[in-house]
Amino acid sequence: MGTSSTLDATFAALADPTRRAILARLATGDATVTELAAPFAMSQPAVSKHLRVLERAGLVQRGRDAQRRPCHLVAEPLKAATAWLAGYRDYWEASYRQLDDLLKDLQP
Amino acid sequence: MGTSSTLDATFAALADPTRRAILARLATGDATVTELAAPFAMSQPAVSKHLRVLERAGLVQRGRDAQRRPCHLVAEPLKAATAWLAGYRDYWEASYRQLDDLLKDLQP
DNA sequence: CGGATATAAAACCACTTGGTTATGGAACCG
DNA sequence: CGGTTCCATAACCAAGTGGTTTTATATCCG
Repeated sequence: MGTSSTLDATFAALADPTRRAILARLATGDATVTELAAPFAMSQPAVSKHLRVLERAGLVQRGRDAQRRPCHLVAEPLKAATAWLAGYRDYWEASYRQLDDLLKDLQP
Repeated sequence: MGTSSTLDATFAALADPTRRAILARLATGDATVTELAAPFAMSQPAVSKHLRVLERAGLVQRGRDAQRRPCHLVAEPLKAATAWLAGYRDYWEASYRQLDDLLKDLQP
């Protein structure tokens, strides 16, 4: 668990606005492929490809409902991504503190 | 600020283990290109390319010290990435709660 | 059965990515 | 000056990405 390639796939999946929008939509509830494709100005196969990327990254699971393949959000891989980022929280907070200190120095 | 393309670049930059390792190294302090390249079994231009990706994502800044170009970590873009992920924290916590509830149901 | 709907798969294209080797340029050192 | 060190750039390559259109497959519905 937590292998480097899992982080690779997770971050790569998140690096596309269409896929992030799909995840946002799925956060409001499961949806079929055509439902997910509707808001986008692209063909259905393009959305299917994005879904395959999300599926390989473990971020969506697909069920069966007659002809439909309802998609379900699996947020768990985002946990590992967040954990990785958390290791840097001190660094961006540090830069804000530095900026704070600088501003305080400039306005005594 | 917080444009979608910023998130794109940040997540894309993080989707490579070499670049994550470079960031981890920079978290311990600034470093030159050759210092950064040393641990990797790849050529110097390859590392330079990774640095350019990190630079375009705003994750590193480069200075000047004679022939050297010291690299400095800029963690601030990670803040936006973390903020985006935070919107899903409830979802993975929910699945853990669901698993918890299931386990409790199975072991009365 | 036959048609419609939902989705996947295939073939193709332009572009990007991650790597290589070879070359070039800037700044130090003797 | 001349050599060396540090780094970037260029040209190239294989593989992946993001999109397309077209075709195939599966399931419902009448």
